[in-house]
Amino acid sequence: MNKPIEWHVTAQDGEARCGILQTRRSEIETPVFMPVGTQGTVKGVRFEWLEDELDARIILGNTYHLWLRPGVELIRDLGGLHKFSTWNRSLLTDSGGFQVFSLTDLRKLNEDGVEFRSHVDGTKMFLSPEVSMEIQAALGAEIVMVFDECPPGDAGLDMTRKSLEMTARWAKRSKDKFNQLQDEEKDTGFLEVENLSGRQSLFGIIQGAGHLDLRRESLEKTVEIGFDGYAIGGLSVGEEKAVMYEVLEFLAPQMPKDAPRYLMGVGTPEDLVEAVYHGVDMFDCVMPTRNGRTGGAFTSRGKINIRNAKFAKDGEPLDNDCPCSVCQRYSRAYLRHLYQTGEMLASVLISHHNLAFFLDTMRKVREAIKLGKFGEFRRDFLRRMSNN
RNA sequence: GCAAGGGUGGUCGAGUGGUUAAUGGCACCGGGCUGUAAACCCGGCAGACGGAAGUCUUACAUAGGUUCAAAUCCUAUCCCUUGCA
Repeated sequence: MNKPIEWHVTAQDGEARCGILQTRRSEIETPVFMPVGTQGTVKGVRFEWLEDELDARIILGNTYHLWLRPGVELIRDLGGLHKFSTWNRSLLTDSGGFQVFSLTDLRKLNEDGVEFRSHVDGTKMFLSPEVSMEIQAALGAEIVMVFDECPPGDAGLDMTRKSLEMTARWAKRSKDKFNQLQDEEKDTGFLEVENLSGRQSLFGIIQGAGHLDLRRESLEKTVEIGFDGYAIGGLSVGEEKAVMYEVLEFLAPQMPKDAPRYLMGVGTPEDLVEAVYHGVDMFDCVMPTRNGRTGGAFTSRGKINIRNAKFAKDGEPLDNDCPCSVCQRYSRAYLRHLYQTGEMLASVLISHHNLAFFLDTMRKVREAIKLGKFGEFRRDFLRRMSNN
C-alpha cells in the first residue's frame, strides 16, 4: 500500500538532517518552517506572496477556530479548506489540542474530551479525538494532528503523567477514527497522486513537559501506536528555555529516524537552529506574523522593534542582508511611520519580511547541512543574532 | 464697547475649598509576544536626588488677596468663544 506522505533523508550532519517530504500536494524540503494560518489565512499575507516570493510549501490551519467559524459544514460543502481558501499547496491542521492549554479558563476536560465555551459567543462546544478527526477530515489537510492535551510547561510529575497517559489513549482513539474516516472517504482534500495514496497523513504528539523519563515514556507509547510523523508538543508553554533545549537534546535523537520530527509551536530563529541541531525537521510558530503585526522585526542581527524612536530617521531597510521585497524597497523610517500612524500596511510588510527571514533562515540551514557545515553555521548564526 | 460663558500638565478633558503632583482618553516613550481569545497586552509619562519605601522643588492664564488649607472663593489684568451693537 502506498503511503500518504513520503519522507526521506537527503543529507545529514551530526543529528541535523535534510530531507524531502512529499505530500499529495507539494514537495517540501526539510527542515521546514510552516507559517501559521489559524483561520484559513496567514494573517496579513496574501497567498500570492506565500506562493511566489516566499515560496512556503505548507501552512497551518486550526481545527478549533475553523470549527467555530465558518463551521465544518460550510467548509465541507465548499469542498474543503483547500478549495475554500484557494491554498493549493500542503496544509497541516492542528487538532485543537493547543486550545485545551491556551483556553484553559474556557474549558472543562475529562476522559471523553473537552467542553469549550466558545471564545466568540460563549456557546458550549464539545471537542474530542473523534470530533477533531471529523473536522480535520472535512478540512482535508495533508497532515492531521492527533487530539492531545497540552499541559503547562511547569506541570508537576503526577499531573504530567496523568496527562500524557490520557494523550496516549486519545492518540489511539484519534488513529482509529482517522482510519475509519479515511475508509469512508470523508477527506475533502483527497487527491490522486502518483506513488502516494492520496490520503491524509496522521502525526502523533509526544508530551511529558520537562520530565525526561516521561518524555521517553510518551515517545514509546506514541511510536507503539504508529504514525506517519511524530511531533514534540508541550514546549514553549511557560517553561525555562533551558528545559526546552534539554528536552530537545534528549528526545529528538530518540525519535524514529525514518519519519519527520515536528516541533510544535516553536519558535525564535535561534530555537529553530537549536532544534535542527538536535534533529528536528518541521516547525511552526505564530511569532513572525504576530510580532510582525505588533512592530517586531527579526533580522540577521537580532530582533528590532520598529516602534523605537531611534528608527524615525533610519533610511536603512529592516535587514540589509535580506533579499525580500520589503527590504529591497522600504526603509525603517517609512515602516515606523506606517506603524505609528496605525496603517495596516506596517503589519503587512513586517509580517511579510519576518516570514521571509524565517523561511530564508531554513533555506540556509538546509544548505549548511548539505555542505556538512551546519555546526559552523549554527555558531555564526547564534553569534550574529545576539549581536544586537 | 456691552452681555454671557471660558482659560487645567504635549493635547482633549475631569475636578469646583482639604488623602490632588491633580481621574480619563489620545499622543509620546519603553517592554512583551513561541501548535494565534493577540492589527494585541503591560509599564512609564512636571523636574531633581535615591536601589527603594521616599525626599525636595515648581505647577491648574498672570498678579495680588481671603483661609489653618485654594486649580477650586474674592479683586485686577490679559486672552479666547458666542450673542448684541
